[in-house]
Amino acid sequence: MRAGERAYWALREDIVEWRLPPGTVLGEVEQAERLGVSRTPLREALGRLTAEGLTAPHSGRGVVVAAISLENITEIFELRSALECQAASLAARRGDPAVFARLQSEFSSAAELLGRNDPGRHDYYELVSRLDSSIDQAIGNPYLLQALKNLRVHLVRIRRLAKDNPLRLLAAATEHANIAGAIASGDSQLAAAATAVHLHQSLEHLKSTQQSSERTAS
Amino acid sequence: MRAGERAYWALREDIVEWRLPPGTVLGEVEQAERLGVSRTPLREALGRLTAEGLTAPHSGRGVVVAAISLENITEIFELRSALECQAASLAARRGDPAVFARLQSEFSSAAELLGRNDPGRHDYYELVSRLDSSIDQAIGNPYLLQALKNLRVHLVRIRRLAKDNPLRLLAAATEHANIAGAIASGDSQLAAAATAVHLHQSLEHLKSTQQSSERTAS
DNA sequence: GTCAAGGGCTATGTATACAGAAACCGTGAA
DNA sequence: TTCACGGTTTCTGTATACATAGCCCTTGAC
Repeated sequence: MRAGERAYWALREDIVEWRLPPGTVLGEVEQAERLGVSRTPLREALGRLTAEGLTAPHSGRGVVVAAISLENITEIFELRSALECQAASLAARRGDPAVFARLQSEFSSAAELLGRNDPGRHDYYELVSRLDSSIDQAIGNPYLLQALKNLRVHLVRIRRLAKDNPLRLLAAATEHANIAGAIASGDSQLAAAATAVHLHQSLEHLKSTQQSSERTAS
Repeated sequence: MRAGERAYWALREDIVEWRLPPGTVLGEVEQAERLGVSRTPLREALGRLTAEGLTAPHSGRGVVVAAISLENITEIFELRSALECQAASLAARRGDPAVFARLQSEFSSAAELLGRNDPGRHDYYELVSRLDSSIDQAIGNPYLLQALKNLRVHLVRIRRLAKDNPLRLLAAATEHANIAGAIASGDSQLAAAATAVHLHQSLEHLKSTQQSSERTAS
């Protein structure tokens, strides 16, 4: 792989996994040495990260890891619902019903999946990401797709802050099944509505965990 | 200004203004010499342009100016309506009513503006861009704002393909007045609806001019 | 003791040199 | 005539050297 590519993915991982917490100053020489590349490809990597909003210029000199916290959730979800409702709506019109009918049934039996002894919920999250990919394929709109990809970086970053509890995951599975079902039936309005419901519930859950962790901290 | 910055804006202008038509291969050495910078800042510029979708990697070697045509309009508008309806909706909730009430009245008297002898419709487009800016300020959501900015690059690029006729501009002014009015009244649903109407009409008009130019070409 | 000014230092921005890879062209054979 | 193979050439990717600009620390004066 190209050095610039390696540096980009390494830094991106480090930021998303919170090994480089928000506010960390990323010196070019320092990071270049750490990642074993020269400054040129490292600068390319920093440029891409800054374009994505993972890093931000630091008062004229250098870049810092962009701040993000649960306080940004509401703003992120305002963008997210706009994009994902549209995506679901388009998928309902253009997607292959069979694909989404199958996903619906898989989500309907997700209780069994969540019952397994799987601390990382690996199987479940894999199913969610299959739904996302299927929608991506179905919409067939490179502009919308790019906007979704840009958004997801930030979603992954805050996901690590959210402690998901089993009850919420079970409810989310039902919501996902509804979304898949709506798309399978070709009902674009319903697909958008089901997505809006799911995102609303997710946001409410996230905000409640935020409040409880604030109470714990104080 | 920094050399990389200059190269970026110069190339961006050249692409948006169709001086570098889609498919043009951008050799690093060639462009660096043309713009009077060295390859390092030029590569930074190309990287940013590629991230924005104005250029695209060219089968492993070099980058080309990204293809775009009226055929992409529908896809772009699918993203645009998602973002701008949400933006209008949020602006209705958070914007300063006085600002948008004033814009509404300005749009209501835009017939006079369009009657002037102004081939470029400069005053009118300035008014439209003031509405955009006001919405941008009102939404106060950096994530949504960034997505809108990314989108607008492509809109500017296809605007040069669209021949706007006086009748359409007059109708559009009314639609803009409706949007501003809905935001001023704080009605988020109505603001989204008015935006949806405006975008639908704009797209229909664009598609009809596309068809007529195809007939002319054949 | 505090603030301001100046010098040094470090980090960034840019240019350039070098290595490696991919495309192109020419030549040869089928 | 066409296809394949090899050499050449040009372009990209990377490293590094150099210049410049901003920051920090020190020193001096008030």
